[in-house]
Amino acid sequence: MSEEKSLNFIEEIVEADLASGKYQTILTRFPPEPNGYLHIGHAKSICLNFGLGLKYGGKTNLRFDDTNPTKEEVEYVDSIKEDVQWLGFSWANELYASDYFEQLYLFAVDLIKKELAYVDDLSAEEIATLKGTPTVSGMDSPHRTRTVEENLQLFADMRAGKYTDGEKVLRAKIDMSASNMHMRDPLLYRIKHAHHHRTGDAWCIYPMYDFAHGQSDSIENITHSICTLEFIPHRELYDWLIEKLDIFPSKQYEFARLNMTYTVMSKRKLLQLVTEGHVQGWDDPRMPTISGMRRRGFTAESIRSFCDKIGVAKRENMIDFSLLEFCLREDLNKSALRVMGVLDPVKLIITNYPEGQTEELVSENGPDEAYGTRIVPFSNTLWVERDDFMEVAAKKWFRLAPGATVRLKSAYIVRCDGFTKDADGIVNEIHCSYLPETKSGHDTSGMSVKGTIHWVSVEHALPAEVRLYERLFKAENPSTEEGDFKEYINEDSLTIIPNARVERSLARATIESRYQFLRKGYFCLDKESTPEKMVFNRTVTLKDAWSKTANKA
RNA sequence: UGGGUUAUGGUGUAAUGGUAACACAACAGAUUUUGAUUCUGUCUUUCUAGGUUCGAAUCCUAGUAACCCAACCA
Repeated sequence: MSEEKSLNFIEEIVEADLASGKYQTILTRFPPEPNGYLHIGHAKSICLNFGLGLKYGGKTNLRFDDTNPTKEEVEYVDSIKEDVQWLGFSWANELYASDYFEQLYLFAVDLIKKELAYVDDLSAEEIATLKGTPTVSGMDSPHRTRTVEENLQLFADMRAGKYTDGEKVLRAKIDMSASNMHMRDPLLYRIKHAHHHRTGDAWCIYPMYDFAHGQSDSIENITHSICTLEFIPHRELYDWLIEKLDIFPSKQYEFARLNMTYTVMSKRKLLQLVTEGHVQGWDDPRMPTISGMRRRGFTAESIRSFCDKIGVAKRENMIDFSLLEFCLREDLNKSALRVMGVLDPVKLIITNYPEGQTEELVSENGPDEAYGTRIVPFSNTLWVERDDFMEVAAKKWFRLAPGATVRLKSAYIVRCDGFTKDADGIVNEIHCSYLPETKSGHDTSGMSVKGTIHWVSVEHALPAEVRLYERLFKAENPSTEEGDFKEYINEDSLTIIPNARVERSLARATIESRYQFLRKGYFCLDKESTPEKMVFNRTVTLKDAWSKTANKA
């Protein structure tokens, strides 16, 4: 009955650990540093970590890895919490690495007492030099042999603020000739006289990632600590510290981070796009951030479905943006309300329809009957899409052109009799005659036409601003192209249509609602929308078979 | 020229010594009052070379390629 879906390699590990009795229950964690907004790559990690907790009856913590006060802000903490919740996940505990600063300090003291850590006076440059290179062994620092007592005093003095930034560091005493560079006496603590967003000025020494992350995992009894591939070299140190400290043995597992075509995924690059004004903010609808995608109209369900489909493995990958669009359309098709909106309006006049007459026509709201119907007003003067008309019909053209017949969605079949142009030669009126016996739902004509187009009544339509988006970059992988990634920014990624016309039912549109503007795509209200001026974002277009046909001709 | 990780269609992901499959993409066709949706079909795959085996994507050997590691970032 239930379809067997194969497990990813992490689920296999979890199932084995559960089956062997190694753990009765699992505990995972999502550990962002609050130094930026979450993006679709984080969504993969969130779905993995929280998904594991859900699937195996375990729990998942949200832990902020806030050990670098100069880069972190509460603004980011707040946005991260909002994004995780919006994605549909609940954490067992909201935790901060900074909550463990005192405990971490005691761990460090423990290492010193075990002669496994020492205070070094060397400068950053000197330490780097003595570290050697991957092919050349490193050399011991002259301070490596300090006594336990001396180290204890010096470390206490570091904490007490007796030294300036960079004057001293605490290092693990491991092996300066290790083939793994991370084992060449890695830094554990550095001095930073900086204000921390949570601990304020209580501390002037801060633990490094390697001395905070694994220890925090251990303190929380995290069973499976899942991170991305670039942390593989850290695992040896992760295990070493846990072993020497003799604390709960959390285990680290690594998977390949998400890469996607036509965008960038590093916080550094995203931050640059924001600060240099290439986009309007972290939640710009073109950004691959969760907040940007949310504003653009993505549903949480579509993002979860995407994360499920891309799988989890250790191989470098580059996912087609089209898979994300597929997941989006798949979800929106099921749930979006159907409405009519004309993006680039041109007048269509029905010459044989009584001037001033209005009919209330019935149109379906959604993909199935459960969505019900609504009334759309019809009259002799309509707005239709400019690109639904051709002065001379192309091959296989099913829409308006002189002599051609089309159905007006939920209304009548009309025949195009002619058109007029303004002084600049732009078509400004399309003249048609309607066939009264073809009224939608009451069609007795037996006629069938190939094309159906959307419309709104000029008298009844509402004006709206519509924003159309295209991919942010012109290159599939801007990060690996020649030169700077910003050279590949698509300058035409935003098109603003100031004066589109939408059907009047949209006056009741809410920010949560998702709409399909018939034949034009999925849309949602933007946060900048006001009752005086509606603003819609196009989330994604509909698949468009005609444009392919047209391009081939 | 050190260490680590990974190689399966155009892109992802499965197959855990026994018929290489699923999804996306692409391409055809059917249905359609959205050129949407839905439905049907087509296309294309095990990095290379040896070996073990009745049988290899999977095991062995040797290559090759890509990515990661020398931040007082995470």
